[in-house]
Amino acid sequence: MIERVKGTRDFLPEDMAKRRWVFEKIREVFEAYGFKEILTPVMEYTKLFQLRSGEEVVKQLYAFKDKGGRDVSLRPDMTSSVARLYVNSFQMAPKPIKWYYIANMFRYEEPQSGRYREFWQAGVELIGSDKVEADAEVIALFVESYLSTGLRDFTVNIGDRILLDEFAGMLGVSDDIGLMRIIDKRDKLSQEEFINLLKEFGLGESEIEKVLELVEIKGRPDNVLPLAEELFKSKKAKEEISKLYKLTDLLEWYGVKDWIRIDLGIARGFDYYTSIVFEAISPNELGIGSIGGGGRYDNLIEIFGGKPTPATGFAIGIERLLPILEWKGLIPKPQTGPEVFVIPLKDMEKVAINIAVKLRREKIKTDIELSGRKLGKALDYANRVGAKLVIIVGKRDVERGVVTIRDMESGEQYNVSLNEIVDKVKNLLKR
RNA sequence: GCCGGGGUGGUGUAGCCUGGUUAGCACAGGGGACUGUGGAUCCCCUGGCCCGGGUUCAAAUCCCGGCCCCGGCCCCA
Repeated sequence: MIERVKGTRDFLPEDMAKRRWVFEKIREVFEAYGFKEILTPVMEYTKLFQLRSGEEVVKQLYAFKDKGGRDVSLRPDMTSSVARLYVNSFQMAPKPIKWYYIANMFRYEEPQSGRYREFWQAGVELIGSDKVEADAEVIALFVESYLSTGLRDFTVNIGDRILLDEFAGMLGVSDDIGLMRIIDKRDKLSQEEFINLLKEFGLGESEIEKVLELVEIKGRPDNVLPLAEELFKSKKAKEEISKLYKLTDLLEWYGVKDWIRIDLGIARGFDYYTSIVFEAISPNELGIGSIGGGGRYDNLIEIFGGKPTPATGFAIGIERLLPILEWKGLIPKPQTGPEVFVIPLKDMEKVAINIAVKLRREKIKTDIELSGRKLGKALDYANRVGAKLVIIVGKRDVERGVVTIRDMESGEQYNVSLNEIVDKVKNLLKR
């Protein structure tokens, strides 16, 4: 037997109904915020992604040679393709450019809970503004996207790469990424383990003190931004902190400040982020961490051969969000069965088809008995697949100009004349 | 990439440790009892040991490799 390719999944009708529900909620908000949908090819030249050297995703590329000998890779995220598209054709377009996408991504990793080799992201990119107003717009949309799915129990935690760099500088640490990795782990460790790790990294007493101070800068903006002002002395850091003040002020006016937390320990894995970074967390017992993330990447477009252009964006991981929504019971149970099931009895096939077509033209989900089951079995089947109504088309009725409509839930039956079927069905379906 | 645990009809499982009946059961699916009324009963049928190699008189069972699934590390969505 041929198995599925590792880390990929088949989506069945019920899965698709749930996924579509979530995508539609998110899409509506993206559109309301004035973002326009794009889609780029699922593969790019491998060297496009390799421009982001040093990043983990480059090691995880789903890469291969095509028949023409081209080195190509399936996209590990959308940002590279969007930046390429921008550099190719949109450098002269009016700014900012606001694009969104809902698409599948591929990373060659070992699958585990909440992680697949093919996964889907819904995300946005806002290109051409370095203003904190752009960050606010994007982060507000990020929050609103989750809210649109009915999720309330989550936070969007905001960090800042510039402050982390400044911090590493303050400590005289050259391996700032190494330091960030350790800082990133602090929640999984005890205070003691965390300190030991920092010692192993080569920090002295006073530096460790500072790190502990930094990781305390975590909570509601109003509470923790003053702490950041105390910790950081440099002009560059002060400027960045005032940006964070402005950002949270704007987010209050967007009406989403309740979900915002500052957490200066956030690094995020992508090296292309340059200043404000953020991720969404929703507490759960499913072992799912971040349910989405993003940030500002002001030099990626230049790396891809464009004029230096600031940009910011985020991606929501559907494989992370969906289980949480299901776990919280926020996804409406999809209706998988037909609304109406038409059963023709002996010699009544043509009349039945005629009825089914009329209902289908009204966009009523209608199935018709196709395998010649007898009435008893056909009703059995209708019941199994969850049909709401059954229309029995029998000679005896039709000769009197009627059919029998049976409500499968209540068991009630109605004799309905042939030209009133559509109305009666709509009525019974409460449409 | 590394480390654990797994893989028996469509689904859920028994059998595996300790090799030896025709691989058992339940549900689902198809047909019939039943030529116009289901969620009930009875009967019949379809259909399986992930793939390949090895050990053996004999492999679902033991060994090796591959594929896939579940979970952890790393990393991330």
